[in-house]
Amino acid sequence: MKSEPSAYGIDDLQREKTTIWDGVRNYQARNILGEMEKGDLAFFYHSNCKPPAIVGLMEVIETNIVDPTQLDRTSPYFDAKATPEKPRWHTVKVKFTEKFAQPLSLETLKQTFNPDDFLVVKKGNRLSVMPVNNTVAQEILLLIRA
DNA sequence: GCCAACGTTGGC
DNA sequence: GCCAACGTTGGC
Repeated sequence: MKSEPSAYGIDDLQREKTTIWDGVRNYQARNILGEMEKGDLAFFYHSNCKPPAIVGLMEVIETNIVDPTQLDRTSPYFDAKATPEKPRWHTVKVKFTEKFAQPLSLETLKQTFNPDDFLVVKKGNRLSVMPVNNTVAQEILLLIRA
């Protein structure tokens, strides 16, 4: 799950302990959020920064949450087409689990994984939420613990 | 339903 | 700041 650290980074999550992952306005990403289950683990990825990297781990603690920002006129994520009766955007609540001592940079990820196995290193992929298969996830954790 | 124009993401 | 690679919008 991506976020720009200037907007909301791993340190913010560590301080707040939990957060609703709001602001996702891409249907494909929303659908992936919709498939998440309580107890799922997710990597926190810092995008649009130097260096882009996986910086920590989170746990999904609540699913199928109506993203409140879609109904908030003052929010940059306000969606005029959404109503309380028919919201368009759902998301999850996550809990801080871990901030990695060493971020795992995109450069390293590219050197380690095949684009066909890991969407994050696939060219042109701008999704802010992406599935990670179990094999890749385990290898990432091994790299982190090494 | 097509597609040009436009907007956004995000690495570099 | 640039620009490739998307996604969305809206006229037709």
